[in-house]
Amino acid sequence: MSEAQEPKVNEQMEKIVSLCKRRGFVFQSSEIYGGINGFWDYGPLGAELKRNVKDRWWRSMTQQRDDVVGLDASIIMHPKIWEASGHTATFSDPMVDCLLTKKRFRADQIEPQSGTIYHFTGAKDEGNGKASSEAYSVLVATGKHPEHARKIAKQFYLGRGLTAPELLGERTEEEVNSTRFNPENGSLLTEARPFNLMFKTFVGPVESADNTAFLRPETAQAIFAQFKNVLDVSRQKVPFGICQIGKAFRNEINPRNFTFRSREFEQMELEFFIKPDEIAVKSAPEADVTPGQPQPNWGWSEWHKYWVDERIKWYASIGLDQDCLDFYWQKKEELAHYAKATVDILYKFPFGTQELEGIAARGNFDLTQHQKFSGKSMEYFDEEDKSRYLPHVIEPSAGVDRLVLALICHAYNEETVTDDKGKSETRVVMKFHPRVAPIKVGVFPLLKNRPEIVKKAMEVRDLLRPHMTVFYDEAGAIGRRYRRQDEAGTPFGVTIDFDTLGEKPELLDTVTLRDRDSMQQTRVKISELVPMLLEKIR
RNA sequence: GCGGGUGUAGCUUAGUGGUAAAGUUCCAGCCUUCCAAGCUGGCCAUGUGGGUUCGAUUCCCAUCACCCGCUCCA
Repeated sequence: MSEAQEPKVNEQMEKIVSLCKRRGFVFQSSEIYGGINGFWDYGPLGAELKRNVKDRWWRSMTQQRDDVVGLDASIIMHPKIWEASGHTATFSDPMVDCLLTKKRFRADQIEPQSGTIYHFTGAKDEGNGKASSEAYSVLVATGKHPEHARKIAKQFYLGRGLTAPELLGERTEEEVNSTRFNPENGSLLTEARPFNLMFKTFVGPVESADNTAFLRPETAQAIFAQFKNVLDVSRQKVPFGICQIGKAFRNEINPRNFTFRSREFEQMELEFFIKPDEIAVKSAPEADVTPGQPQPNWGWSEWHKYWVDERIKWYASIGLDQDCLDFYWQKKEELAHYAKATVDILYKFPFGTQELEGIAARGNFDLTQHQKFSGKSMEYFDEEDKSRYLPHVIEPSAGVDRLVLALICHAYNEETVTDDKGKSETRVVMKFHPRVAPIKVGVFPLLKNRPEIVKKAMEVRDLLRPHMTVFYDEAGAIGRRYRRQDEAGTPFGVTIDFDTLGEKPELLDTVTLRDRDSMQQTRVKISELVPMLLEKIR
């Protein structure tokens, strides 16, 4: 991104945030109390949009498949779950800051150093008479020049408001394998402070270490924990999947980019359990390969590719084509310890290309861990292959809120329209795919002071309402009503006029159907409206 | 968490140590035969808490939120 483009990028997001508030897509949480950092609410239109996204995901993931079933687990679970998953350990890393540069490090990742520590008790300033009694130390690695310590210390006191610091109380000390100093410049670090990325709470009215619990930082673990129960009741055979939509919570250090990184967010996750490669590959019958169709004996690599492909198709089905997405195959060294491969699906947001979904091949790490920590067998008995094993897993995991934000950014369009008199103005239009649009159709009587037209318009509204979200509006000029729906992203507008009532007999019981994107109008029979619109929103 | 910036109506902006202004949106009414028309009327604001002051939206301090950069990011 070039510097010249940056203001435009900010401007674009500001316009989007402003529209979100103006039209009721997204509000700041607790706004009347000044807001709360990292939390957002969905207004009327946002709630519909988000619901549509989740409904479509749920339908495509489980309702339209034989091999995936759903789960809706509790947010607070037994704390051992997070010990087994590794979150307790890795979500509470102690962090340290460099006192000079303010750079932050994970305390356990500081490389131990040996050398001479130079301690100072403070500094005074000959120029302006100021002084600092703050103690400070610098570690000079073995073999380095001692003057380096004084240089760093002077910089430190310069940062404390002194202009020409004279160092006080210098003394030295030999040190071996210390992790209290910044390896890059030798500066003293702050004391290690724990960073708890999991929200903590207490189960029951008494606060104690015994009843500490956590709000889940991801939905996936519930699926692994309930793997056996689901298997027992669903009559599924490996390969099969369990999917779930639900809230997760992370106490992010620094929420940013509108709703993109929030502390409370919703995930849509599938854990798809497959045979370990050694079983799948050995039993694969040669002739049983139908291109494009999932095969029970695929190895993890084929299943992983399959799910990447399925997910890309799904994004296209709600209006996010490949040209607005980016794909990133994580490199070996970037992979989480449990993952064999991960593909990120990214969207080109105005503030940068950012992840919407990760599709990970997780091996059998999670089931292994839960088997170990719970003492309960997580093994699956495969009748067909006559073997007992821990299934491996492919995990497509998507963030609902970031996807909704992507849809909003993608939909936002400004167009210059010119009217009959040659006057041009800007039209803001949210071009949501009709499948996710919050409101599917606006119904308008051309004039509200003609009771026959109003009555007919209400009939049309009632005809459409059982099938889709309808917004009825009779206030103001018709053009104004169209534009209002443009900003809401309503793909269709239906207007009832004098011809509907039979002013031209051949047009009796017809209406104008206005297309949001092209602003073109077509004459349609009322009786044809429902099937015609359903075809576009289904 | 650090540094910088910004907080006045739903939105965009004005302004002042002494009654807070406008456009737009929104609501109501009239009018109106297809793309933000017109007329009339109406609602709505100084982020929060302290301090200075006779009096603070204005000055000072703190705090909160948002934006940018760093940091962090399963």
